[in-house]
Amino acid sequence: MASEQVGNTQRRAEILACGLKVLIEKGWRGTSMIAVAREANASKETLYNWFGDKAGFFGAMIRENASALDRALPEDFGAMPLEEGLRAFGVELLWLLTGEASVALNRAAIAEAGGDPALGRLLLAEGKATSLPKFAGWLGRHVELDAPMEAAETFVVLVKGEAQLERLLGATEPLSEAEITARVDRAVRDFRKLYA
Amino acid sequence: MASEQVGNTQRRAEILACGLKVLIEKGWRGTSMIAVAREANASKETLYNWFGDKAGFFGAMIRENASALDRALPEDFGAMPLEEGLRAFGVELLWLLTGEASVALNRAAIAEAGGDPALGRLLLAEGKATSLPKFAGWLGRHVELDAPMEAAETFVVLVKGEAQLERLLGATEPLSEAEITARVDRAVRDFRKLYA
DNA sequence: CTTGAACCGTACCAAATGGTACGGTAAAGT
DNA sequence: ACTTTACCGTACCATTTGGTACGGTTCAAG
Repeated sequence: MASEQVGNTQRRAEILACGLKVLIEKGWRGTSMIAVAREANASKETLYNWFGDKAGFFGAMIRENASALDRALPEDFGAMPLEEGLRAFGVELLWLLTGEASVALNRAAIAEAGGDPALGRLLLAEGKATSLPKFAGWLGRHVELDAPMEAAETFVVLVKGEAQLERLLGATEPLSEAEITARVDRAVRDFRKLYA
Repeated sequence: MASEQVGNTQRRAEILACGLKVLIEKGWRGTSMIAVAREANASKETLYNWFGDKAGFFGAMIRENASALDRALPEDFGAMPLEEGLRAFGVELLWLLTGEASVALNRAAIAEAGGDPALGRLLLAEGKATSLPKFAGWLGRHVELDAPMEAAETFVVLVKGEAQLERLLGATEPLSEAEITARVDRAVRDFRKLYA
């Protein structure tokens, strides 16, 4: 039932990438297993053999894209001063969360939330698993805080604003660079005011 | 195509309520027109005659539940002092946004966001259409603000935090009263610090 | 060269869905 | 009493989906 560890790890990643592509293009409803198989020049049977299930396939996609924020953070993030670090983290976060991939994955998880809450939990957990504690830790080294995680969440929330929800609802287009920096600037300003 | 103004407005509301009930219980995927019809002791044909379409039916449900926040606000809200008003608004907002009905409607709109963005836009627009400007106006009368709407959104975001998204993803249960007041307390404190 | 595993493509199945058509009935209007 | 309107329930249709089965092909191991 669980993940069949298949030798060809590259092919596996390729298929998952194709899955994400289909998911972005046709939405969760339009993402049938056959559509994924066609996109990847694979067979349905292989998909089922490798991932067991449509939910399993989706879970694999989530895991594959989980560490995206972590990967996006600049190498020297840990050494950045407060203002610069906040900006860097905020920009990457907002860029990621309002991007096509994240939006598509979140939509899918939400669409399926009625049946299998595990997927939503997985997305949420894997999404912030490494990056958020890292950010909170970094934050704790720059500001005196009782509850670094709480402060970190406040910053995240200030950065996101309603932008993520609006994207999920399909009410807005992906953010421009200008919009992103504008939002982040405001969030950084507010955050510094809160934790001065 | 559009809304057939049918005489029996009460029956209409009843059917929409049944639709919401099914939506809450079985999720958007499980909400087939036939399921709604059975729940309401109505016929599929009537549903299609009145609402034209599954999307049309869903749009009607959104409109029916749009003014919920407005209705929930206490009558004397406009006259409340700052602290009390913030608390009252925050509690009602959070209570509503993490409640079963709002979560189910938002899930449905998000699930369908790939195909018909109009529904997501509708939900977003109708949701804050009256309550948010009202709140922003009230806010402007209590604090000196350059951009009342911006401040209002900041408060909303501080209140919601990640709670709404976590609910949408099915990762958390509905909030307890204690959790709600805790979140609101924090949001009020932060907000006052920002706009002191 | 032989063997066997992995995998592609197609065909297939049962179940469910959106949407339409129709017969029957109850009530309201005339 | 007659007609018309509104509506319920059922049957129906085409399409799609998740999931399975199978024959044919590639390719590496022995």
